Amino acid sequence: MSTKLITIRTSSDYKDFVSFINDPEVKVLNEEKDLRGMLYIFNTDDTIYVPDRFLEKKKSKVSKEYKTILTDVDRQYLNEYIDCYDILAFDTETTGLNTRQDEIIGFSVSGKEGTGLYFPIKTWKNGKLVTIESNNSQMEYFLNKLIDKKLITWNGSFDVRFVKNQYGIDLIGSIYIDGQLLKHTLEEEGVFSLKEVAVSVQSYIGFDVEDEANKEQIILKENVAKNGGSTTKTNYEMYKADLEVMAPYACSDADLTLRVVNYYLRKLKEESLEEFFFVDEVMPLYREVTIPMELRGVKLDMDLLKSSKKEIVKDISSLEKKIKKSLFNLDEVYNWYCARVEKHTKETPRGKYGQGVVEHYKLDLPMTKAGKYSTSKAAVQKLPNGEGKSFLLGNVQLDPGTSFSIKEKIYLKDNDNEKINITSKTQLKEIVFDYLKEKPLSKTPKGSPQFNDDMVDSLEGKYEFIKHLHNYNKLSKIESSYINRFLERQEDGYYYFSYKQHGTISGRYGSDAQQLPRPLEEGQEDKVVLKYNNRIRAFFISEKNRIFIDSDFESLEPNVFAHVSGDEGLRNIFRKGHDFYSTIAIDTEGLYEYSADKKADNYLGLLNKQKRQDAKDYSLGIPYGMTGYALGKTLDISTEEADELVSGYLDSYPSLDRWMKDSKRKAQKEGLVSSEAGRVRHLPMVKKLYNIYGDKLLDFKYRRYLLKSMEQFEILKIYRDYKNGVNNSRNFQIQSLAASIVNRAAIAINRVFKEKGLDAWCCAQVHDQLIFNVPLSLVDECKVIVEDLMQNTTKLSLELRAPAVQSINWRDGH
DNA sequence: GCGGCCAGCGCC
DNA sequence: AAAGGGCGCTGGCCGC
Repeated sequence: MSTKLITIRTSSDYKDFVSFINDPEVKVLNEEKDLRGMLYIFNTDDTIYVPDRFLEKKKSKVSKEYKTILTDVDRQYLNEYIDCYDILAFDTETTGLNTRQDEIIGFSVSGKEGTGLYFPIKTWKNGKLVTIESNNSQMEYFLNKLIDKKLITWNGSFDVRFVKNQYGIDLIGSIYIDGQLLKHTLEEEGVFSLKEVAVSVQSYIGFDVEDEANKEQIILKENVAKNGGSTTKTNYEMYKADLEVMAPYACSDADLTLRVVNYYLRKLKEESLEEFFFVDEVMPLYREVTIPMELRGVKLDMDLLKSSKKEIVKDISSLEKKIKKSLFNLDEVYNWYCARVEKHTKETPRGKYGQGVVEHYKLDLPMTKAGKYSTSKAAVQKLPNGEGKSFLLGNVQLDPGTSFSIKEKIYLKDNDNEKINITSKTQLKEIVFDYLKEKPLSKTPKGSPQFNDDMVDSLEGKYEFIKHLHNYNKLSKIESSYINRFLERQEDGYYYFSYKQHGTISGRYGSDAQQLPRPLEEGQEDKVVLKYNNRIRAFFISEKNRIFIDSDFESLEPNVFAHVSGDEGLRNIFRKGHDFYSTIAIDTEGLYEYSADKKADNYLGLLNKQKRQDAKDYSLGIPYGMTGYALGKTLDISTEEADELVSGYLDSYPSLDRWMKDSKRKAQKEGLVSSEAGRVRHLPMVKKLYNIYGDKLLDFKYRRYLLKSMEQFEILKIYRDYKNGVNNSRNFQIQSLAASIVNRAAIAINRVFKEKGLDAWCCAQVHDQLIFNVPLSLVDECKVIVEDLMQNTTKLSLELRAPAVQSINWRDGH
């Protein structure tokens, strides 16, 4: 069998493709859209990739009745329109993305495909935002009408938070379907912007979205630009568009939302995911947990934040001085610097260098309008004779010493007066690898030598400057990623974390609250690092008369893993209350002289910490597809030794091995796997590639054989797709169920708080940890609720533990 | 100046 | 032959 694979990129490729599929000899067996927006057409012998834009678009005439509401008659019409439909797509237009500081300028609704009404309350006119009084006075009336409707939104958290902040009107509970989340439930990968999703399904929803959206975008941009607005990605001042331009845009967003949602609702039914979406998780989580968390924000300890900033700046600058001093004690570094200066500026009479020459020789030349010295021939010729003049006339070269000092001035001016930027990996890499001739320990995926923590640490004993670089890097990270971020983005002492419910494939949140450094113990890092690292979580504090309840699942992922794998050996570790990683280490390596009982005298975690640590590195890695090679790298042992760990591990837990095989089998046969909570991971490529090549695609001898008919990179691509998909089929089941357990606990707890009328809510989620904001007076009652529902909302074959503790900040509860 | 990409590092 | 999964943020770099 010969296999041919072509990627179609150009129109001539496309012509080839058309003649290919029109060839009567070619049979198109399977035509299905891949998640990356490519169409794969498989023939027994041939595979062709076709970018989506070449697909034939179904063009049909679509009636569009879009209307701008401005008069009394219009408002009456809007009133009746809203009465007419129980389910309405709803979208707001605003002056920006900050739901607290920017303002709503109008909203649009659509109850029926092809129709849409825009209700403007403000519009851009003659260079300023003008209020449309007759509409503005009716805004609350119409928003209140929407409370009883079932709203369909696209990223509705944004719209309803705007409405809540600006009008105090609560539409959160009215969101019936969020299109983004619906799409995510059915297609967990890929794009999530309304336009892009609509384009991806345009052949089903009835009109050429791509074409229209592009035209619309151009008109809108031109209009905004005409009105003096910015249209860059980071500052898109859409509100500066004329009403005639804004209105159809707003209407079409609502219309499009409705169409896309209608399309995906059919898929939801086909895949039997309605319960999961509407009842068990997605929409309840959105309304009851996600949006309220994003709405309320968390109070910051501004005093601590400010004093930390002051202190850390000092510590960083003192480290910086030490590093630079010891760096320039090395001749190699000075050589590097000289070469860098030389390279920085070209010795031309014009431009920066020419200007430098004028300054160096203090030549008396007139200034140009732009504030530069005029180096025109005429002006230069009037100068008294000298080296500078000769150079500017192109007659001589300057001597190297003079040239260098001119270049150095320019270089320093361009580089904040610093010879080296020690936050630049590029510069440090040149010094360490090219001038100090150190060998890199590893390479990046792109193949360049890596200058990371490991590399820094490996040179610590050898160079004075490296000693401080480790701490410098740690402190820089803390300052820029945490202290500065919270200082710059705080609003009245509050920080608003974002929680993207469609942010990950597994159903975890995509959030900026998930990376806050964990407190470290004495000795794990230098004192100065520890000081700041352990302070970050304490920046978040409770309000007056309130307190946090903090509950963290104990080893949630290992517990879920033991449950899902179905291995009684793994499950029993937790049932016995033994230490998970110690048990794995003992079973895998046959370390029977130790115990996994934390209270035993021969507890492994106490007597042989390293073995336990090793198990931490592979106990979940191996089931997720880690091989001996990668494990060897991680543990710094040979591939052979690591291979033994892999087989020792799998031999110890036979059901685990079976579960891994079963998971792969399911992906191969059905092209998808599901978590026990019901979330689906679509893996069509696994099924497809399995049907074509079989599991032997994992065998390098077979892949070598494929070289006869395929290019190396093509084989690599399908191999990676397949291998990655197989790993996903296992990882997903665990990660996703863990996410559902946390999500559902949050829903359940918020519900009980509400039912009991307690003024308490879930204010943050950090992976396996939920943090609740509760009144001080109710802390004991709330603690019982939290702990109970954390542990019991989702029942597994083993008991989950999630002790609830109280704390006045996000750190000290642990 | 913007925006995309890379590398690096923080978390589970 | 290639060699564990899922994220977000920052700074540097580079092309436009």
